[in-house]
Amino acid sequence: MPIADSKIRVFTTRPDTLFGATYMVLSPEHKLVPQLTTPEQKKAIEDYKAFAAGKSDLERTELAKEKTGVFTGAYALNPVNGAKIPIWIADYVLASYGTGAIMAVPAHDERDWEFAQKFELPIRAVVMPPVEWLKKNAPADWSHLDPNSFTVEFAKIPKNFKTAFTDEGHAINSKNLEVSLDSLGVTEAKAKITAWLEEKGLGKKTINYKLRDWLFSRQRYWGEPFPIIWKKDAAGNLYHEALPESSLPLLPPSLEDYKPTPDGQPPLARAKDWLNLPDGSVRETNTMPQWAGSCWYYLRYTDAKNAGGFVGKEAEQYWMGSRGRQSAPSSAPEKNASTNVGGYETPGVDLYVGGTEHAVLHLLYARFWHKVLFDLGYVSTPEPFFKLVNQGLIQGEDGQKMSKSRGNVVNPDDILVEFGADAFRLYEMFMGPLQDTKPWNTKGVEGVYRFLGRVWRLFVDEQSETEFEQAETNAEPQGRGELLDLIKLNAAIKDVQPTPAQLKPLHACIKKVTEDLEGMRFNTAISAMMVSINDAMTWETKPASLLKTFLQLLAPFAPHLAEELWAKISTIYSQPSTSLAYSPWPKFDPARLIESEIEIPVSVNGKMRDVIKVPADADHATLEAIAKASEKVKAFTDGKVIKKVIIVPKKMVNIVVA
RNA sequence: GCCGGUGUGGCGAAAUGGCAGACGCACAGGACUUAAAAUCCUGGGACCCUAAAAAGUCGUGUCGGUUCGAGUCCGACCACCGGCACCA
Repeated sequence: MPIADSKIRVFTTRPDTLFGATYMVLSPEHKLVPQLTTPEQKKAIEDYKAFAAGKSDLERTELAKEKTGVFTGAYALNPVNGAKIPIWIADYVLASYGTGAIMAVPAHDERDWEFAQKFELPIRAVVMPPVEWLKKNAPADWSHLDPNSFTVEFAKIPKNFKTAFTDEGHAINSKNLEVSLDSLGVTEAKAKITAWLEEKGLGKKTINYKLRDWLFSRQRYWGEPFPIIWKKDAAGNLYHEALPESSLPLLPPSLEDYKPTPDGQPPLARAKDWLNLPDGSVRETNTMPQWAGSCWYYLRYTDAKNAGGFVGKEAEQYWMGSRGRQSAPSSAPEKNASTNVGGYETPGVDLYVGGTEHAVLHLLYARFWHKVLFDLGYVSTPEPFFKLVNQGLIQGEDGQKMSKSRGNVVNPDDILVEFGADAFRLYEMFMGPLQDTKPWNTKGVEGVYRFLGRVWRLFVDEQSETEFEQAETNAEPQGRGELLDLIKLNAAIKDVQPTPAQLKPLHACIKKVTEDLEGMRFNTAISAMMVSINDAMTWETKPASLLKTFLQLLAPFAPHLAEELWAKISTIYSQPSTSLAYSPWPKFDPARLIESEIEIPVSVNGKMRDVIKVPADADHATLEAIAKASEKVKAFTDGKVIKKVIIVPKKMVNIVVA
């Protein structure tokens, strides 16, 4: 029974359980495995390594519930008590995390517990659980025993209990001649054993950083080629080298065929001229995945034509925030202190909108790149994005996440062809709050499409539209665009002063849409516009100025239709109009929104009983008198003692009776 | 397992602690039409009573609390969705 004469380094967050380590596990890829394996175990170990290597990542994680592993035949010594413990390999230990080796404490780690139970390895208790845990996890047939005896049982034979105890408790069975952890809590025990190990030179306190392993290469054509070449040293070993800056940017070769080669090389290997360099070195043929570009395009966009670098200093400082957009007009509204970071207003990209499933990873890596560039001095701020909004996932019509395998994918192209970009865009905004997950419903698109149809009919003369449609059917395709001029403005639209009754709802709508846009409440902004349009349909005379304002509100939601109708309605005026896109956003006049008479609810004991019409500025006494005079209210108050009357002007009256 | 989110009509949803269900979908009835499509009008939470209504009762995942008053605030729980995950 050989005992390993080398040291095996392990990483743990629970050094306090070191006395409970009853075996060790190395990942199958660990480099000490070959030298540790005994001749008798060699075959089994090699078979297992092949088995583990053949598993995909998916199989190793999601599917691999059942623990597997093989004994190396070797033993290690536990530094705290000299115990001889077997060394196994198992794929539940990942080569890429920590040192790729663990000390297994089955009594206090669920994975180790499962493994120890399966392979009948010893289990040693070193942390005492609370009595409630012991009761809950004791074997069912112990119910007649005194729960106080469970403490003794757990300390002796923890394997009888149902599972590992992984929470905090006080240490037991944890002492040697020099150090004792017994009765200490987890935190104290960790500190004490760490100090002892460091003093003895047996271990070291450390911080372990983790960044998810990201496979940064693809065997596809579409992607940026790596500016890396491969060379051979004197012994014939391959090594790689970065291309000099003068050879950048490296462009992909043009290919006739974008498929991988018959012998399994990536597509770039087809471009022999590009691949092989005169000095005998060979280019890397993998390409970078889409992330590679999307992680920094926001920087490139600030200086897209710069041939000398990925972004110029001036442009970077202006757009990404180290200068704080000082050229902005001083009349710009002041932002409150919380939006002022490092002395700059909204530095970098003002707003990042993305769903969590995409943004969690993309945002993580884009920020990582940005921080690397910041540390290297190429960008001037440590963070690229000022504000994040996670928009909700759009599910399939069945309420499930869209996926090809479920067959519930909605293709945007089909929707665009049938309803147009405006309706598609409008529907996505109308579905519900931006941040919420919600199912797609094509019937809903029809709904907003009908709304846009009503907007259209509000503006155009239906007779002329019929003529247009007939002319279009007979016309040559290329001449159809000009026929649009056949469509005349609705005769009810006139260059007249709007009435106060028309202006009030309009200004309410401007207010609502303006505020909802600011808060990204697109769904309620759209419903406010629907209300306005439904109202305007009933007007006999439609003032042109008012309809123009409405188009300005609609433009961010349905830009194509709004711009088209803007041009059409401008024909009512003598001078030609400029594009709607350049017109200033309308302002609402609070004076237009003042009501003289309002309706407020009256309740008795908190239950609504009547609605009364009162002057908007009615005082407490007036409100109380009107409320008490209501016949419907009287039915509930007559013959009862009024204990209290609560009055909130402009809101409600509540009468409390005994 | 850890982190985050969401629960309101048949459906998507709305509602500074103050009239629950705006707006839209679906559905039903009607108008226009030879007919259909499109369009327009009307009606829809449940229960109870009624010829029909009015009035009344209940109702925002469950249980409890605060309040004159709770979808909204507080506490506990349940369910569903998303992200991450043998990370020692």
